[in-house]
Amino acid sequence: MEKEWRRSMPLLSMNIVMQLTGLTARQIRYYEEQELVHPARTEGKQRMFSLDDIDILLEIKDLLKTGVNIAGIKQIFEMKNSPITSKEVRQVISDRELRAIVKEEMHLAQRQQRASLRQGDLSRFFR
DNA sequence: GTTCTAACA
DNA sequence: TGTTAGTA
Repeated sequence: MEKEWRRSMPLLSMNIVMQLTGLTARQIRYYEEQELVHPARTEGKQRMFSLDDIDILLEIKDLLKTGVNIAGIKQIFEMKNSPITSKEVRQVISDRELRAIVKEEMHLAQRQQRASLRQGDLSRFFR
């Protein structure tokens, strides 16, 4: 569209992002290391985040709160832009619904007392 | 003074 | 994940 480039425009400093997300600098850098976010860099190597990065970081924070670990979050993000589910499924499953599915999956796994999202296993979604 | 990388009581 | 060290 026309607002696309605005959302991907890198102009937020580490300091701002920390306050906006409530995450520590350590966490934000770690998530970048895990390739969950990809902030741009200034000539002085300083990170410059975009609005899209903020959304992702908030999403990460929310999922962590739910009990999903980094491995699980990675898989969730992967299926969000998976070449297979991108066309049909992605349009039908909203972020809110996805979270509901994850939540339900956790409850189910908890009841069955077996490996779950807590271990980052989202294989059930790909069958 | 702040952010960055790398490393570890 | 916290925190510290040495830089830029």
